Amino acid sequence: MNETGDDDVERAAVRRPGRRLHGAVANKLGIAIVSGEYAPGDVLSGEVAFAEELNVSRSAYREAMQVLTAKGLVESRPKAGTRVLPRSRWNVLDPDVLAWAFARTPDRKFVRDLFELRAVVEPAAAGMAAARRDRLQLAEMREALALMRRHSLASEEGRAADRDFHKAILRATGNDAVQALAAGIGAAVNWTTQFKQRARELPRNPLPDHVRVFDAIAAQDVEGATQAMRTLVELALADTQDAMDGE
Amino acid sequence: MNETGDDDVERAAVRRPGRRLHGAVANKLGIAIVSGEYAPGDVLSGEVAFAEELNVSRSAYREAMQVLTAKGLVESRPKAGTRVLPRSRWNVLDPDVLAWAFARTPDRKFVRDLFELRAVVEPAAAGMAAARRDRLQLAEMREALALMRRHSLASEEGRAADRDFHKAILRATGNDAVQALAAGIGAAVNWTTQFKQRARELPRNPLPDHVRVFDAIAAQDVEGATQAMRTLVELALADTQDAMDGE
DNA sequence: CGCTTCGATATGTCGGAGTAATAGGAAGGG
DNA sequence: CCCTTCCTATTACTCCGACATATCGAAGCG
Repeated sequence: MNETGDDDVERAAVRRPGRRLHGAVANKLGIAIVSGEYAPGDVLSGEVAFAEELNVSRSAYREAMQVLTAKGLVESRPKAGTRVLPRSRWNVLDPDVLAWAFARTPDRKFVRDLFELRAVVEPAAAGMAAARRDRLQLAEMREALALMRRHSLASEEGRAADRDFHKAILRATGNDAVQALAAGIGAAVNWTTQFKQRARELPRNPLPDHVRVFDAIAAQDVEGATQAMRTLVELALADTQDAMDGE
Repeated sequence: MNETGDDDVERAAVRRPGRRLHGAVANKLGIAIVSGEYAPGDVLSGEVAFAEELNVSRSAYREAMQVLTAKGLVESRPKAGTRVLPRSRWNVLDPDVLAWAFARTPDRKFVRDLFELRAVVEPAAAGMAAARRDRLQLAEMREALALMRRHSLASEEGRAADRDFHKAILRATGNDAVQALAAGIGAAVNWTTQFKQRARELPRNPLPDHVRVFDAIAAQDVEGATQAMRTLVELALADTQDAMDGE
């Protein structure tokens, strides 16, 4: 099989220890598709050819394609080959698809879209959380807030704490459908600070906004939590908008 | 391989002409998992055993599992086997998962959750649509409305028109993230009329509500569209709530 | 000129062999 | 008695080569 020793090198680049091979292929192709390397309507090379090109067996390649098909990125038919579907068919809220979208520099239009969704969902979610949260969920939010205070938003720990805070609020809604948006909102939250960080050094401390949301949820103040979250998201949107336009 | 002729019968039940075999297996197992036949934490039989039980090859079985894995329903690891993940890991907004959830009588809590999300998203979406819709999208809404008027909501055509109306509004937002919620909202919309139909015969004609939403969007009245959609969803929620409680 | 038939081609399905990773227990040390 | 380390058996993962099936395009017929 091995014509040269280079095969092993190429293979090591694709496969990381612990990761499944088909998963690695799915990641690679998923990122390539989402980032526009293959345009919607494009037909991929045949199974045998493409699998050979990637130095994987046809089985591994096919399993990777099933993953992409399951997420609405591609569609395969006998004789016709495998073609990339239009964006409207993609499950853009799927956690993996989101990860692929943000693996390289994401599309600005899509970041805006995600923010708009966030602006719609999160205030309402904060209101639900204020009404239904239990002690444990409140403690999770407090813990995340403490971590945000300790680490800067410049560090990965700080951003993780920020995401955890928002995720804890979504959990506290007790609504499975809303919680399914956690990945999408988390991506938006993360990218906000990423953008702001890039533009200037902490243009405004976002912590007070978070504290106001937390206090309202702790006090079971539905309207207050909704309002506090609304202003938080609006300010974040404004900052991100500036940072994106400024670049 | 065939011990008895019954194998072919069982196989015909699983595989329908035109459908891929692994897709059929994914559907079957997906429905079984989502409807609670396998509880979270349960370990599925081994590859060889389960594939044999379903009368499919390991390849087809494995490709089906990749689909379920991609949608967050299961997780496979060597030695540990394949186990069903907790509900919180499921991509409940994935179109296929939603279809599986509604294939049998869906969980009432989940229907409520979906409605709550709908109540949050759709009014805002109607507002965006009012601001951004173009002539073509408006025509789609008008067409769907006409079909709703012609066919009763008791017929499948009528319900399809209802779904199309709401889908057209989501499309008119021009927001990809919002449009990704179309499957979830469509399922909620469909199940509403389904429930209402079951309870009594058309307790209230929902058409005027839809017309008010359409008129506001046509007039580019953002606030009016938001309000009209809010009342539409609230009334639908009340009706569905009654129907679910009454059963 | 339009419809039907037929063949080439790529995906879909199959079964088996061999590899790699890990859970879970056994053995050893604290 | 509990904790840590190692080992092994089990299981999923990967690869291979063959065959089945569906689809598109072209040739042939009406």
